[in-house]
Amino acid sequence: MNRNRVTIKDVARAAGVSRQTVSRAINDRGEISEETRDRVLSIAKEMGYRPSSIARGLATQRTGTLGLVVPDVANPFFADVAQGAEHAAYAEGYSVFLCNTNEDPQRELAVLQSLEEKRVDGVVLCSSRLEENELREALTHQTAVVLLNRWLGDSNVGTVLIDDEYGGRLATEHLLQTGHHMVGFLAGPPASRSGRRRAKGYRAAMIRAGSGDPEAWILHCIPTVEGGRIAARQFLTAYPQVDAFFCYNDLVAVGALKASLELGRSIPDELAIIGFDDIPLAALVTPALTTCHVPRYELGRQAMQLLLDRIDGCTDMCRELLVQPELIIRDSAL
Amino acid sequence: MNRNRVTIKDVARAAGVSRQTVSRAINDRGEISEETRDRVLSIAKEMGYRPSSIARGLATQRTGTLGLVVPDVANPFFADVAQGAEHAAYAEGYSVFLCNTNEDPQRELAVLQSLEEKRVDGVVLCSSRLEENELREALTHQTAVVLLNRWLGDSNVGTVLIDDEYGGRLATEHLLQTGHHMVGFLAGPPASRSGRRRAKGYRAAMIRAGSGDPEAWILHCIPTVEGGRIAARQFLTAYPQVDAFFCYNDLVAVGALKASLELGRSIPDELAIIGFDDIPLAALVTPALTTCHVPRYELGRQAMQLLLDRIDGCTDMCRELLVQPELIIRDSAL
DNA sequence: CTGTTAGCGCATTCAG
DNA sequence: CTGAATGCGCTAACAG
Repeated sequence: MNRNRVTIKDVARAAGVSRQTVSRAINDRGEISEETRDRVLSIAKEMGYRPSSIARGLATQRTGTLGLVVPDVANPFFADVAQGAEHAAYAEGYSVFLCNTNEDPQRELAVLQSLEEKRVDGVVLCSSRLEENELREALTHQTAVVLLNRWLGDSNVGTVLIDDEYGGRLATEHLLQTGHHMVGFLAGPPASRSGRRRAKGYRAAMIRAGSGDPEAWILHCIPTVEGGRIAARQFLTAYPQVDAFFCYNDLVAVGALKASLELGRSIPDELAIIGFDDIPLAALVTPALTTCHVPRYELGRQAMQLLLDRIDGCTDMCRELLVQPELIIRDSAL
Repeated sequence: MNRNRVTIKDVARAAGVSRQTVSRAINDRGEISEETRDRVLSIAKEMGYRPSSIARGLATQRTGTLGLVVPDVANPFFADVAQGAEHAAYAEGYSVFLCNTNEDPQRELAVLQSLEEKRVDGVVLCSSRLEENELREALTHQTAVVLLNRWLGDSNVGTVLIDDEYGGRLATEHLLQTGHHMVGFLAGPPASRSGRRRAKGYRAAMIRAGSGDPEAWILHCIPTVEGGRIAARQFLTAYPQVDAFFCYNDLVAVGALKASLELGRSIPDELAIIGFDDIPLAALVTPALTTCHVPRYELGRQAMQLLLDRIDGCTDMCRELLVQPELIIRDSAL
């Protein structure tokens, strides 16, 4: 392998035309007779000619490449996001650089700079760990940017967010409407923005249903199975009359499930439980978890689509997108 | 954002030196006084200069980019592989284009061609679906290639394979050594190369242990939970005396688990089961699955490392790598 | 419709 | 140690 690359010049010589004519043939933009185009094309094919996109990029100032920055592709959440983003990009003829940050802000900065040097036409940045002004600074030189799961004030960037508030409302209302009255919220870490947004939806639903003061029924916890177990146990002891839990995420919900069963509550009859995310585990536990499904592939697809729209000039209208979770009813809440 | 890019020329002018001197400063290759270098560098930084890797690529004929072709990033197997590959590449200063083929050979061809046009310095190709000669043809123009999970005769490509035969032997021997005599092999699809290699290891272990003719105890099946369930049920009916199953993969093993429990066999006491792959589900079922762990991250890392070695010229020695599975003992076989 | 001229931004000669 | 000329492979703008 690795013979000398055949260039546009070689093709031009072989076809007895100018380089420009070859260029016109491969880019197929009128301005050329059908006849010569076909002839040039067939010769090019025969010679195994592969137009160099880097030379083209240098000449046109557009590379046809995009950056996708995620904390960790091995995390199923971002793997699905990446999948959606990649599909959307590929459909428009773009290729994407996949970059892991490993949650490291320094590396995120490095990756962003490398993407700049590669002259990508745009970047989708997932869950940035950078501080507000650092992030703003890092993005100023970027051509086009869409932020996923992160909000940045005024900056002229696109944004795609999960509609956590809607999800919180959806789950809570469902519990309320299926005959539950005292719905506790196992809220995850206080620092979590999405947790706070979910709490907002929870509150709205509770107040609207007139179910008393919801504040007392919000209990923060570590967002793991064990954290959920501990919190639920605590909650059930403090308020034995609780008849439903809305949980920060599926891990917490599985923990709550465990605790409830340990304390002899039957699910979903005596106690209903709803999670958030719809991770694979949710369908596998017994009873299977009712949860708010977050459409991850869709999230990636929409973010990339938004980026492409913005690259194509529509930077004003297309600014912000909210992707809505969907309630998946399984066995832990009917 | 998106002001006019500052070029090497701008920096040169601002620093009152030639472009060449700037080039020497940023590439830091002796030939320049420490003083001017530092001065140029600081000016460059101040101006927010980002050397264009595409211009550099055009000049040097090396792009510092690599291709990673996988069927599907959302599949946890390839997500882990991608993670390993990306880390290895990043550690050497390379960036990687992530390409999904969706198991579609046509798209695989398209992706490979696009990578050529991008002048990547090399490609790691996972689980190619292309036919032998098509694949060979598609790779002839590629600069450097490592095949993962696919073998291609003479072609001058690197190869990383899972040592399936070793895994088959490992699992079978473990069953034999822990007091089981009649080990059935739920073999997956006859067309699977890895299945055939695992069967080879199984046979070797069985014959060496003098456990009768193993051929009759190899039963092919669809590689799903349901496929495993059906096959195991069939096997248990035909040979009630079977006391262990080695399974093509974890899905089949979970199916076998189900069937065995349905037929009233206690696991692992009356019947031991070993799977292959160590997918996340394996640890979650009850009883938890004993299985051959395939080091996916490591697979990706090694493949990328091999590619980098080959790019750096070592195309003779570094040719082929076998990555070994590891037995993870959980509850379905002790 | 086709060819010519002139860069894109950088690195690689070679002189000084 | 520094600078000037040249080319990487392609496209844009203009002529013909």
